[in-house]
Amino acid sequence: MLATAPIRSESHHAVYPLAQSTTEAQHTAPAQSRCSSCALRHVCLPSGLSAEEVERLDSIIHFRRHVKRAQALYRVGDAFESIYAVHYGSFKTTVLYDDGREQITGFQIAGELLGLDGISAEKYSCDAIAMEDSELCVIPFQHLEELCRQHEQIQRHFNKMMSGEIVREYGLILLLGNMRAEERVATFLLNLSQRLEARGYSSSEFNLRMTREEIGDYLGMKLETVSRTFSRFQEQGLISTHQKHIRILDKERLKRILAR
Amino acid sequence: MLATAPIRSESHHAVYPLAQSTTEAQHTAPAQSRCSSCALRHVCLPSGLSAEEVERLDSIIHFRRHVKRAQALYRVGDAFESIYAVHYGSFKTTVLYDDGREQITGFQIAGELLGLDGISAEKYSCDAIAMEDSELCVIPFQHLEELCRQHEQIQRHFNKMMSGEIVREYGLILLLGNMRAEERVATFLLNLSQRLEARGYSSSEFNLRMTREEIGDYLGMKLETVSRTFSRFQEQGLISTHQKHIRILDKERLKRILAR
DNA sequence: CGCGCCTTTGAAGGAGCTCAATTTAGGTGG
DNA sequence: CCACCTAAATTGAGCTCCTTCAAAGGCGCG
Repeated sequence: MLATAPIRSESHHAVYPLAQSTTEAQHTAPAQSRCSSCALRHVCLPSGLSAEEVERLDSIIHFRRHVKRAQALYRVGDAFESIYAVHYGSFKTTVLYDDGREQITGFQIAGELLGLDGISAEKYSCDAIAMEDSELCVIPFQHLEELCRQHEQIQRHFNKMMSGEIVREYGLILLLGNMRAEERVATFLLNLSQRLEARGYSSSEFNLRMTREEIGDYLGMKLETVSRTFSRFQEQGLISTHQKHIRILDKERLKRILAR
Repeated sequence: MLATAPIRSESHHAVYPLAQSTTEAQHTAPAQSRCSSCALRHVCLPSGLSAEEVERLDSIIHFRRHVKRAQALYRVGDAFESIYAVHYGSFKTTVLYDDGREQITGFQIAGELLGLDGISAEKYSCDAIAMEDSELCVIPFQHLEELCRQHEQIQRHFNKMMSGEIVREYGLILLLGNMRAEERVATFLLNLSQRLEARGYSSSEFNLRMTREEIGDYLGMKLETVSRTFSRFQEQGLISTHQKHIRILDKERLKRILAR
């Protein structure tokens, strides 16, 4: 059984569980549910839109697409037609540098968008790979553009999401250009914690989807350095780790690593 | 006299000249010329639009804004109302990290856009600082959105520019996360060279607007390392430098530094 | 149970940083 | 026009943080 997001806010947040996977091929199927009743509507594309506007959005989202763990949703150069919203599961987006060096530009979890990079050249400019069996809502871009022309609020909202992606990247650029290893890892943990919390999961205890190597490929450091940094945080009582299981023990002190 | 862009393509390209500056305050004035007759129209917002569409674009651009060297076009937190196109001059966009560390997220020259980061929160999320006395076309965002609702091609084009910014940042993320010093500097020089060439300037000889420190703040390295890398390239006969004057002597070998 | 993948940890090495001194260029005012 | 001043650039020497290389242990899965 695949995990679905427990978006409800309760005093006892659910722990973001471990990823699981099966081995069938990916496929596309009619969307069974709608944005208006989706648990993710407050963190996903519909957030901030009126009931009527969400209705309109619903009207252009006809399909869901399954992607199995380690398979690509799209690859560099694939023709751009749709953007995607993660319904459940998680992805990484990567750009490759000459030899084998891989830079991960982002990890996307439920409620987050994929594919905005494809608009400019009408081809995707990175690879989007599922980190676990996942499902996405398919948003045909032509239809979305049409909708934006008709609905000022949807247009405004979509522009904000695009711009938000630019600003998010500023944060990564700042991290890669200026932070030392401990700052990078602390930033990563706090950011993930905050995003999980917004989705109704515990902010202090969760399971990572990605390996140490993938964290390193995102943060611009080697997997050994990631592992050493986790160990050092653990010695200092900031976190406790058990493979992919992370518990944040002292969030304030973790934040102070940045504020120095 | 301030430099204007010699956009014409000739066999002898003009050398991107040194920056000059006066010391009066910045101000805004009615736009004297229009996109349709602007030398930059093929590299700026209007590129790829029909004559009629450029006409429409013109109809919402009423003002130019002057910004003196070292002054801010906008700062983090300023209310967002407009995006800007550089008419002449050049800018840097910077984000600050706690203490004094500064990360430059981009250098913008004539024909390039500024302010897209402000859409998401309706506040600018970086500082935009003039590197020389500059002038910008003011594009009121509400009007642009309206135009996008009426003109499919303009909408599509603007979406492409936003997405293009996302892709451009991927490039910087890749550079910061994976490249060594020599690769970073070579990438920087080749990129600038290519952008100047697209504007009708020489691709092999130009004057930098920025100090070694600013280059370092952009490339995630210290000014001394930038300087040393320039010196090494010079010893190897790849470039020649004289303060801010750069001549690229062997572009192919410079490219090969990346392709390793 | 054994194999592969992931993670952890150690030891040595190196790329880039820090600190410091010197040179150069451009701007200012006598 | 020249002396002076300041900002920018260059270069050297030593150090540091992260990488590289290597080995061993843990966990999940067939």
